[in-house]
Amino acid sequence: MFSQTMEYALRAVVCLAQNAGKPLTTRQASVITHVPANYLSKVLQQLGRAGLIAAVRGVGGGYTLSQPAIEVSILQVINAIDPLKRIKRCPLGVASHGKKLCPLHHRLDRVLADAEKAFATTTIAELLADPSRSTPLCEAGRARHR
Amino acid sequence: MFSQTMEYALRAVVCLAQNAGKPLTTRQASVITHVPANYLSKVLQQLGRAGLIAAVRGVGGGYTLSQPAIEVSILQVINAIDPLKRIKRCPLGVASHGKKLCPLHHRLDRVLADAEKAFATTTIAELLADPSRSTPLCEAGRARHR
DNA sequence: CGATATCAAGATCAATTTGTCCGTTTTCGA
DNA sequence: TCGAAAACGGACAAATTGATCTTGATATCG
Repeated sequence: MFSQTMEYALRAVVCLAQNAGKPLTTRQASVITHVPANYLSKVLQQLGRAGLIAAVRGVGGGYTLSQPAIEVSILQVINAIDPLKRIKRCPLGVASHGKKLCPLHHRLDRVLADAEKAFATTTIAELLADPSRSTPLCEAGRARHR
Repeated sequence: MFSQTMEYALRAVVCLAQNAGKPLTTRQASVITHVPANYLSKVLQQLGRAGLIAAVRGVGGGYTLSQPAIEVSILQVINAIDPLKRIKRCPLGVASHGKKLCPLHHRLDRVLADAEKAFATTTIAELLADPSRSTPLCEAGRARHR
């Protein structure tokens, strides 16, 4: 239902949010998120072009979130990669309906609308802070202390 | 978010439900649903193997729903084609979490769960009966009287 | 400056999805 | 019994997505 690339993008953003401050290398992020490094590179580039993350080149470089995690919603990440496209008009050519979707597509779109809303109202910061669960990205235990 | 094939399958099932009683030819269904005939043929075969529709071969044959429309949910159609797969465990290899998903995947799965529920509780019959909208499959006006 | 680390971008490849074609089988009706 | 109408099935083509590789551009540090 959700694309692989989108799953990767979300992992990457969460991963960057966890390490706010210091930039993370593509390779480092790859290890943490279990995403193939070369492909992750492409995903990060997409996120960069969308303005969600910023790249720093050269030694000591890497990627960082370009906004604080509390200002980034899951939906923004999704839309940067693989925009959730609502059903705005009848998918069959017969555009004799104006705005009104037929019952089938109306219901499909309502599911999309609900998903969109859920994603729009969840920030990356919330994921990190959720006390009822363990750390995102499914690492071994709780957050590692250093 | 939903696959093309699934969209086609739903159109096809709705279309068969509208013509309950007489079997519909692949070609007839193709015209009504605006789905490429040859591809629709494959989709109908899948639905047939899943037991949702029944085929009658030979002259005067075609496809019919194998159950009354009120007993068929959207979810059944979806699952016959492209099963909505919930996130049951951490998609990263690190299976150190038992049941508990990390916050990210927990939220993704909740969206899936909501969608699943919405689909499970909507029957094809409901789509045909919805009084607030026009006929499914977006034909010109209201239901054609004959 | 020069060596190294890092992102950027293009080409390429593999897998999946979508779509087409065509021959075979089944069934009906004349 | 024959021919047409229909589903069935396999093979193939095209498009999209997922993934890899190579090369170039750019920044940092000594």
